[in-house]
Parts: sequence; C-alpha cells; structure tokens
Amino acid sequence: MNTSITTASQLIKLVDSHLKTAKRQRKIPLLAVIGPTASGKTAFGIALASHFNGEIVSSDSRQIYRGMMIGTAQPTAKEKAQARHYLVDFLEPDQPFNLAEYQRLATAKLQDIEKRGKLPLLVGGTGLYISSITENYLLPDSQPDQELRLKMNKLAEEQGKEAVHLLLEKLDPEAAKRIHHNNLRYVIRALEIACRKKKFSAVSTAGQSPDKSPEQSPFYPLFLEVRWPREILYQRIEKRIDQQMEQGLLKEVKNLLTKYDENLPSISSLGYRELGLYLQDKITLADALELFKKNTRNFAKRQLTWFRKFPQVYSIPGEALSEVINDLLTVRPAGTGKTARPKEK
RNA sequence: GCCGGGGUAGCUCAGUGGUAGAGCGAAGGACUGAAAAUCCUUGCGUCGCCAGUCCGAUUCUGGCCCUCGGCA
Repeated sequence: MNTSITTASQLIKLVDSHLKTAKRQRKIPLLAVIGPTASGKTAFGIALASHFNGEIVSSDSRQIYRGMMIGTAQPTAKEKAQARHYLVDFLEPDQPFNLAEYQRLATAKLQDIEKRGKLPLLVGGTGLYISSITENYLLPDSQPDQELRLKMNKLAEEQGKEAVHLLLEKLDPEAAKRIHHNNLRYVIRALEIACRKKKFSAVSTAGQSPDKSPEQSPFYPLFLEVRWPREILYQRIEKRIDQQMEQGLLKEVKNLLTKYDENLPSISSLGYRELGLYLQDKITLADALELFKKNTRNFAKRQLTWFRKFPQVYSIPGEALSEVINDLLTVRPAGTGKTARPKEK
C-alpha cells in the first residue's frame, strides 16, 4: 500500500496518529525516512527531527566512515547542529563493520533516544540496514569467518564458483537452491552459517530460511519515502556529483588512497572507486565521472527495488518536499516545544 | 560538384535472398553478519525512402534523401 502526502499538515496529522497507535501498542514510535540516493532524505529528516523534537540515527552503510564526508554526502556541521545525528562519521575506513553490529548499535541508540523523551528517526538509504531494524531480523549465530572466506575465494578462482556452490549443496541443500551459484559472496556466507550449524547441530534448525519477527520488534515504524520521477532523480544525481567535485571530492579520495587499501569496503564506495581508477591513471577523469554517475543511477534503482517491498509506505513527492520542509520548520515556534511529543508516564 | 565509405535495437556495430543478432546502455528482480557490495532475468526493431527483379528483399538492381572522409 502506498499513500501520497503532499502537505506538512497532512504529515503532522499522520505522525500524531502514528504516535498514538505506538503508545497503545506499547512500542517505540519510529520515523523511517527512506528514498534513493540524492532524493533529499537528509534535509527532510532534519526538518522532521526539528519539528517533532527528534534525533536521527543514520541507516546509511557508508556515512559511518571518517574522512568520507563529501563522497558519502554526510550531514554537514551545520546540519548536525540542527539535529543530533548518530552512527555517522565515527569509524575509521579500515575498521570492519557488519549488519549485526549495525543492528546492535542502531537499536541501542534508538531506544536511548526514546528514553530521553525524544522521537527516534531512522534516516538513510541502506535497505538491508533499515530492514534489520524495522523487520526485526533475527540474525543467525554465526560470525564472519575471514579464513573461510579467503579459502573459498581461492577455491572459486582455481576451480570455479560452481565448486563452492557444490560444497554448499552438500552442507545445506535448501540454501544452495535459494542462492545462485554465481553469487559467490552469498554462497560463502551460507557456508559460514552451515558450518556453524554443523558444529552445534543439537540446536540447529537445518535449512531454515532466514528469520524475522516484526511483531516482537520494540519499534513501531512509519515509513516516509521521498519519491521523484525517475528522470528527475537521475538529473539530481548528476547535479550532486558535479557539486561533490566542486567541493573537493577528488582531494578527499586522493587523501584516503594514500592511507588505505583500495579494496576495503569503505574505499570501494561509489565515487571513491571510480575516482580511484582515474588517480591510478587507468581511465580519464571524464570517463571516471561518467562511470560514477552511471553506477550511482544503477544503485538508486536497486534501492528503489528494495523499498518496494515495504508493506506500507507514505510517499512525499519530491516536488512537494521543499515546501513541506519549510512548513515543518516554521509551524512550530522555535523553542516552545509546543508540538513535541508529550512524554508518557 | 566529383570520387569513395556508410545508413540495421537508445548508442557502437555484426549479419542473411525466406522479415535479424552482439557488446554497451536501459528496464525488472533477488537480497539476514562485505550491502554504495554481490548476483539473476529481459532485445519485433517501418534493417534510410521510393520503385524494380523475384514465389519471396533488410539482403540484388535503379533512383532519391541523409551522413562521414578525400579532391575541388
């Protein structure tokens, strides 16, 4: 289901009623601002936070890294002054990070915000991270195993990806059926889980598909999606990349590459990878920018695919966004906290 | 104006007397510990226009239009 919201008053009404329902259900209300890259989530999130007395937890897998402010479009200092942000700009680019850790950190932060009487917001475009919170993923008890990953990657190189998939077929036929043999990354992860289950077979539920339990989630999310016509979105992506270049993205990338390995997940983010190719003289700057833009468009498309599966989403047409933001920021007289959520108990 | 190359999918091009394909792009999809990652699926388009030959032409012939290169 999908409903369109075009004015601030509609939005305020919607949020107020959502807060009431959450209270009735004894859950923590959560505003989840979603949308593809360059759709305007950051500004929208800040306006919501400011209007509803909220604080923002990022659900962006790349804004977590330090020293990557331009390329990942982290909130600026000015924006951070308008609303508190968490899980942004806090991790060195060579530090490992993963879904489980995100889920743990984000959950704790969101709960903490609520305890302090503020409204928690989740703002960002990483579908997997969002879902892990809003759908309450129950992650399998299986740590990443770097040694196994290396071994399996080597096996794939020597004997082909099918060889690795064949291994999975023996250990977990169900998972093997679900995962395409070319998707080496997924196959290896499934092997990690399968090996773990084998060791602790007493408690395993073999071959079960991944689990979630939204009913038992502590949160009651309201999805707000910023939506643009496809062509306009692509124009915005192009424009933003040009702006990032003007802000000195090339210098930022250069700086990171002198310190870090180009194969790190952080450094292989959009823009960093393409500009890295240019800095290594492998392609021209014009080609790098074109590739950067194309890859970003493709990424936006994947994000949209992910968001389509959320059951109930309220969409704000991009054309109406700036007025909504403006109204959110002006409706509430500054400092009175008049429309702030009343604290229960 | 003359000589030559070419006009086929959004782009670059391959190809055949029985109405066509590859790469790129694009679109759609999957996704539970690397996720801005990783992976899967999808190609009827007046084969430049008009006429002729032929059972049949995108493929051959003629004319026209357009385009690129060379010479003027």
